Amino acid sequence: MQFKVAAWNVNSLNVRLPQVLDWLRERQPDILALQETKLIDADFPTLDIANADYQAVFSGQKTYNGVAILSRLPASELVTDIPGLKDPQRRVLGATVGDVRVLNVYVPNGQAVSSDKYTYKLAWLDKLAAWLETELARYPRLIVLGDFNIAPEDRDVHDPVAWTGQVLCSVAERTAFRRLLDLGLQDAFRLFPHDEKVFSWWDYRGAAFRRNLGLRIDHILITPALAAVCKGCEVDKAPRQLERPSDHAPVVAEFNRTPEL
DNA sequence: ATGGTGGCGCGGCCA
Repeated sequence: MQFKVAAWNVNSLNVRLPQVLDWLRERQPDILALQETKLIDADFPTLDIANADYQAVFSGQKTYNGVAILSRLPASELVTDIPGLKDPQRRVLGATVGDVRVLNVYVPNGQAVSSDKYTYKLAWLDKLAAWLETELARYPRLIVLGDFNIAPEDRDVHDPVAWTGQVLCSVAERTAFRRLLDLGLQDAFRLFPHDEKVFSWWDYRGAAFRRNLGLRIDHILITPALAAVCKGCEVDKAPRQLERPSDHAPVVAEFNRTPEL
């Protein structure tokens, strides 16, 4: 018996709902964390999700951002803000599902190095790290997943030379990402061998997906207790090949189910 | 090529 957890930036749940419902039916994840739902909570398609046999919790806003957690089991202990961070942008959702703690994050994009948004991104990551420290102390089975908008290493970039120092790849962003790992998390994807040039995001422009000009910026970070039972972590490129796709593909991690304590 | 594509929503922002 295994359980399966996934993260997918859908770039508008309104547009992508049919793809999400198809994907739930085909892949049967136990937990799916969505980013960029771009929906106010009153418009969340709770009924469609329920008809697919999933529960949904969400924190959304009009036009931008928005996160949700779809799960087989009910979610409790919801948190919709990083403690101490006053932010109208709906970018985090914490929930307890079964015997795991889930933190769904949509890290700010940062736009360009030295922009105001880049400064906001680094400050946001700083607050996230402080929050993770307290969550890690509380929950030995913690999953932090979502769109981190950071390619952690050169091997996560299709053209590392061209991207050197650019937003999503800058030293300060990579240092911030490394700091999250150093708190006691592991990148599930890197627990396993993979082909070269596996990415999770491809620009809509310039036929980037067809040419595999992408970045790996969507991640599933897990505590040692979960790493010990993690059986695999992959990017599912199939939804990116559909008509009218998100610019991101889902990242999926599978775990052996351990006896509940 | 200071571009390109897509979502939101109808001009311009954001990614």
